Amino acid sequence: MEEARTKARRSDALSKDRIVRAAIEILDSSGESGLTTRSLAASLHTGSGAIFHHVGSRDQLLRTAVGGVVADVTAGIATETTPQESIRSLMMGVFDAIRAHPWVGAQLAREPWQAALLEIFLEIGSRLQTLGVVEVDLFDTASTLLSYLLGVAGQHAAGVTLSRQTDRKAFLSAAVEDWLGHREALNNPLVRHVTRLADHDDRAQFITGLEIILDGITVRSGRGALHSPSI
Amino acid sequence: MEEARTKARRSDALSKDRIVRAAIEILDSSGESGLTTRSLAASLHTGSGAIFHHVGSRDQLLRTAVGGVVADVTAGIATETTPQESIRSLMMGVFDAIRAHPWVGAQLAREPWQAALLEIFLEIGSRLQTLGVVEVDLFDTASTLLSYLLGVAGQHAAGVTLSRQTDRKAFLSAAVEDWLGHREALNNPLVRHVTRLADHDDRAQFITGLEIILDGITVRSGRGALHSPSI
DNA sequence: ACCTGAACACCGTTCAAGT
DNA sequence: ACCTGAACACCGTTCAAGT
Repeated sequence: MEEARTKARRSDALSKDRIVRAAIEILDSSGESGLTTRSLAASLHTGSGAIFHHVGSRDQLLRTAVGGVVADVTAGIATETTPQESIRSLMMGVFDAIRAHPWVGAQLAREPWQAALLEIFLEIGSRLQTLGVVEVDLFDTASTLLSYLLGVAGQHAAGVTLSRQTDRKAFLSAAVEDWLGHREALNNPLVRHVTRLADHDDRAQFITGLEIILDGITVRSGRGALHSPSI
Repeated sequence: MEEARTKARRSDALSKDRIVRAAIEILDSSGESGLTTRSLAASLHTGSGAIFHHVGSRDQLLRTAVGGVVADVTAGIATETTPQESIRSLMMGVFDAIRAHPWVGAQLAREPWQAALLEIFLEIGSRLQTLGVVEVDLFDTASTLLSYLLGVAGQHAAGVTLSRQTDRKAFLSAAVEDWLGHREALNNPLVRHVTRLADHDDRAQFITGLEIILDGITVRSGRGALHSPSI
């Protein structure tokens, strides 16, 4: 008779890791509102209480899931390139992760003090240092990049939520028309571009903003006067 | 006998406006989670169902409240100054409104397509135009500023939520120590500044970031090459 | 030790019933 | 027309009870 020390290790044994993976699957397919204790328990073929036995709360589960996704980004940092390229790849990495998992963007915008984000903050900061930003300005400069990233993250998450509910283009057109109703803004050339909100290239737009900020950083650090007003 | 055409106009008559004002009061004092149908009904001395008779849904109520706060900002735009000053006062106006009402920041980060924000977007865009930004770049440039604003907004809202729950400084110190645990980062000068997260000057930091972006915009528009990479 | 699922304390929203 | 508040369909979380 075989020695029975396998201890009934069923292939579907519950674990924190398995719960997190199942949660990410639901989040990707159904969004954050789709992840409920009950839907998660059902997908794992278990009782709702079992989840709390492995993860403390729904919030902690969400944090763990976000941390995992962001950790994958920081793990793949190429350190051999220039500081600018490092910052670009770091920022783009998080951006692309958010595109793949929009709920990550919403969560990061909501809880920016997450350990994963702190790591990105510090990585960016060290690159800025070798870029020539003086030490006193490091904090505010890195914060600027991170704020921009989080702003875009939240907007992207919102955009996905929006398109999940209604037709995105129709919604935004209606919003613009509503706005035009109580304003004389046909002479505003921006209005003609606003509909681009519906079908523009998110990624290219993100890069443009990133380049603007990087330009601002280099011109200010070169000038050596980060705190004086521009112009 | 007096003619009875006053139609029993009690001073505490319910109206959409009165509901929104009461909601703002609760949001300011107790945060977004403090605003429930029941708490709002109680503060108005009415039944929970009465609110839905006037405002449709909780989300719509929140949107209306945010719209009102932001509208106050756009209403006070000084148009006689330089474009840069206009943009600064616009950005600072929203920032200060968010400081006064942190829940506005959370809501704007969550639903950035709100009519109020679209107005700010267009106002900024027209200022950028007179600043010399070419028409094709207007959209992405205005978006950059708005993304930054929304990122800061979300972070500020999160920070307030955080300090409501636990001691902010202790929490962040613990987060940094936790991070230091699995990293050799004592040679990172940024770490020494990270604790500034706890008690730094939000407003000055926001301004610094704003100036960085404005510098980036001017240098790029002057160079006339907004889409080429920097350096 | 791990899992179950009924029960609890909420939540937004609805709606028959009142005035 | 406006308001009431019980009722409904959820939600996250707990916990006695099972294995």
